[in-house]
Amino acid sequence: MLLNLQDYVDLENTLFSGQCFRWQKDGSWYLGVLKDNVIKVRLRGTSLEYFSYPDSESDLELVINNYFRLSDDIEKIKKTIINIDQRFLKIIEKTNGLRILEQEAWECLISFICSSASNIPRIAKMINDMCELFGEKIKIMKRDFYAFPSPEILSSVTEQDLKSFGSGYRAKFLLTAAKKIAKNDINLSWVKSLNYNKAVDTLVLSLPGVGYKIADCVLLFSLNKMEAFPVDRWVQRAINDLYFTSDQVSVKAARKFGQSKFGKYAGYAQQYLFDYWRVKNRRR
DNA sequence: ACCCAGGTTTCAA
DNA sequence: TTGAAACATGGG
Repeated sequence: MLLNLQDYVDLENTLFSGQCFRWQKDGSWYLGVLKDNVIKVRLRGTSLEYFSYPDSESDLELVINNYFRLSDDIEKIKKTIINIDQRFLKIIEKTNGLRILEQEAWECLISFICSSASNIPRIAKMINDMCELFGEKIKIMKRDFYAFPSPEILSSVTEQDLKSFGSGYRAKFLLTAAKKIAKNDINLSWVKSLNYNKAVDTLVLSLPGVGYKIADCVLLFSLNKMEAFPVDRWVQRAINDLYFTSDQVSVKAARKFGQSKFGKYAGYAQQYLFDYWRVKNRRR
């Protein structure tokens, strides 16, 4: 099925920019799992082409539209950010077609609890191993895919089980999160309905192992809070290089700065910065 | 052996 | 309120 694109989407930049961790490349296609469906997507001219299994393509049209946030007015977002700082002209050019996704919140939360003090390849391996161990298998064309394990499943295993895929000290945080979500102590749909500040506080206060950075990632990448400005080591460096060259900005100061500087599209500005600085300074 | 990675928690000053 | 150390793990 083909979906017309208002603005260019670069699947490579988008799906491997450290906001999601489960897509794999297969020739011109990208393979992933969404809502218990295996999805195959690629760019075809100015359209996004996709196939799904087991559900029909038309059943997943809304899911795909929402996941890739195809309604975002990218031209307006870019203009707004460049208007705030001209240097983003070059930064956005280098990260062209990078889009923010709207993922399933539960998967996003667990993924970013796994992400702490780690790196993208290792996070991806941890999460994929976790899905192979605990997720439902989906067989298609002689290949095995795995759904993301439900809160019920993850809350019913032991901390040792969760350490078996290399989560280390994060295992106890994962288990607590799974239990709270399974018991509906925290409801992520409800968090989504809160305003940004209340949503951040709710996540940080109720989930051990979740601080402002992880909360901001979950809010930006799955709960539609585009004003979130997650600050990791790369974004901290970027903010420091651009705006605080002589000092060393703290994470907290960088976050506050980013939020007030970029306003309602801070999340997009942040993602451009993250991608640009990370690629620019990548060790090889 | 040491440093670093989409951090958070704990504890001391 | 701020900063250092501990927390697990794998790659450079």
